[in-house]
Amino acid sequence: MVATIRDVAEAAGVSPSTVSRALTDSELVNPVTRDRVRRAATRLGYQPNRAARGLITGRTHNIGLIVPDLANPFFPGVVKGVRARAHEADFAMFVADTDEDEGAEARLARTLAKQVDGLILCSTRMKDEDLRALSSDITVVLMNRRAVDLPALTVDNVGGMRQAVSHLAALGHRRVAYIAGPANSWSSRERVRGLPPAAEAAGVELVELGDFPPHFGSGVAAADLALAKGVTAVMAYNDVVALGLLNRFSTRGVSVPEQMSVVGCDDITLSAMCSPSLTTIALPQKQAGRAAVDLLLSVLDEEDRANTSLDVELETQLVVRASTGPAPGF
Amino acid sequence: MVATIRDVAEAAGVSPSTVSRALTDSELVNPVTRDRVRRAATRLGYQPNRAARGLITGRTHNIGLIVPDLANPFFPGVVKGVRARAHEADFAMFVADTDEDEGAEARLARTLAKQVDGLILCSTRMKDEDLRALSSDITVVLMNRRAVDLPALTVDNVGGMRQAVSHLAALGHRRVAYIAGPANSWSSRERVRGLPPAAEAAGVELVELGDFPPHFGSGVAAADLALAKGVTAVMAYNDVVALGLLNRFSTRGVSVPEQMSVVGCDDITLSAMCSPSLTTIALPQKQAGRAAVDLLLSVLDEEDRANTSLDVELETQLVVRASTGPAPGF
DNA sequence: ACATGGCATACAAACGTTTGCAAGATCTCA
DNA sequence: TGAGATCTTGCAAACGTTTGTATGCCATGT
Repeated sequence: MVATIRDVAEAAGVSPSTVSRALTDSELVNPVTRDRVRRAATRLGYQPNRAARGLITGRTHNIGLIVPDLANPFFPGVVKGVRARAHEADFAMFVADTDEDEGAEARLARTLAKQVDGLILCSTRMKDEDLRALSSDITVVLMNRRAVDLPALTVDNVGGMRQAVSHLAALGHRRVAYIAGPANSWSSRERVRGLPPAAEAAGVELVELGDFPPHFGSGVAAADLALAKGVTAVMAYNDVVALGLLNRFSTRGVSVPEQMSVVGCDDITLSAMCSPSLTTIALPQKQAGRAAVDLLLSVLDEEDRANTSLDVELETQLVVRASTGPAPGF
Repeated sequence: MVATIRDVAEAAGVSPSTVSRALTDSELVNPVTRDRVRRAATRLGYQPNRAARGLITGRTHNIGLIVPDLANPFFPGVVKGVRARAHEADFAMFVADTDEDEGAEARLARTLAKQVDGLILCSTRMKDEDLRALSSDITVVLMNRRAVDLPALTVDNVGGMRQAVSHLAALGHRRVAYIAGPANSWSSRERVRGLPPAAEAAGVELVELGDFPPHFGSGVAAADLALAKGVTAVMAYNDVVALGLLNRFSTRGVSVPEQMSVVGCDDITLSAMCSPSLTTIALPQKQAGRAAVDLLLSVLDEEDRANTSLDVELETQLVVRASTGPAPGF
């Protein structure tokens, strides 16, 4: 049916092993033979059988990506980045989505582990000990999380928070609410951690509300709490929550940004499209996805392992749009 | 390192072939032996090596899913459905996203074809001849597209259009614009096809605008066209475009639904969250994903092939929200 | 008691690669 | 011209399964 290495060998008048070498180890084979083999291979449309190759090399040339919830628009961005970079490196990508279920996550990781060379866990909620156990079986790279000295790709959450707070301070806001994300989310904890010093430096009083699951409804609910606290600006754990805030403020007749400023986080596509458009801390989703793959690949390449930085942090950038404005009376 | 079938065989005091049969063909092996083998297998944490199995059976137990653009929130819904159902059937899922690039799509399909048992092409833009060629190499199931008698999972676009039009007619709208999607999209063509009879039956005059790429910006641009045409309601190819319409109408001071009604299509999560919330033709994304997997699996199971319906059509349902209201002066 | 048949299991080949080792060919230099 | 070194290639084993065929055993019926 489909051409095997034997067919190519026969067509080129050499042995299968020579074909194998001609197509990979190109140094070990005579240039003229190599070209002959390669021509034969393309003529027959030969493509190595990855299963057979994997069986002997122990590498599948697949990577796995696990994200909490594809319905959160942040993650498709990451998926796109991962896929693109993986494809360039001739890796295929499995993707799984855990519906924010911690147990499902560990099970999925186990299942995928057998079919991939490495796993990228994005915003994983897994416990440290489970991560440790998992990583003893399979190469793991974390995204948006730092734990048990695993290689990790993170973004500068603290810096982002600082930018957002000083932006609000510059607009005259003196009392700001923060809608915290899930307690088992590392990035949520990071953001909460970065906030007090930033607020202090900017002379802003902070009102923390939460935890909330990272959903639209959380924003809707939190909006009322924020209003009750008498703040003039609200920062949300992520854009989806911020959209919930906008929605509820609109319902309650609180005009944004005149009476209330709102800041999100992530810069999902929709943030630029809603009305008013959302000021947000932009995380480079695709770039992060690509970088995570780079990190994973370099870890897999044992040679590089020594001189690879196992901790990459990407910059964040505040994108100012229409949802933030001067504090009332400023 | 990891337990192989040999280890299990040794532990259970049988031959590897008996282990293999005990774990699958359970009928051919003595129940007491079978249990002994299975206990040994679980004790050693044995998991069959899929590459080795695939090498001999010719099946990878993987499926591939190709979608035009994960950034369009419709597709993550589909991905979730596909993944969930595939997982239940012990299949893993590769996913690729083509960034709406027709050429990339064919290449990706080729690449994936070698690693999967079957491919689900969602809303594919590929030409009929390319589809034919591809499907001669690999089992293909289409989603949101019907072509060259390939098994296909579709939704009742025409019925959805009819529901939407009669909803608008009932609200007194007599002149309605339709913002068409990409010309190379089958579902777009279907919707355009279903519209005239529906409009006629409802006594509504139709103004067709398009084609537009399925993006937010298209809606923004189309809003102005629609206003110039003097319609009182606009239907969009999909929700993302409809959100663009809402955005532009808001900018231009056209109030929705008082002065203009808007209907989308897909029912992406965000439709319920924006303001005003969007009336839309709901497509069952997850369910469609699951159904597509079922279809694929039944095609792969040659035994069923004869008595399987190769064409499944799912119902659509109009979800009325805040973006549609009585026509001005009705 | 012996042939017959069915059941349970083992043996071995096969899937399509990669790779260590060895052998043959060619070249270099004295 | 011959010995060694170098380059090129083939052979065969191995990866971890599945599966067709063969074998041994026991029970059954005569």
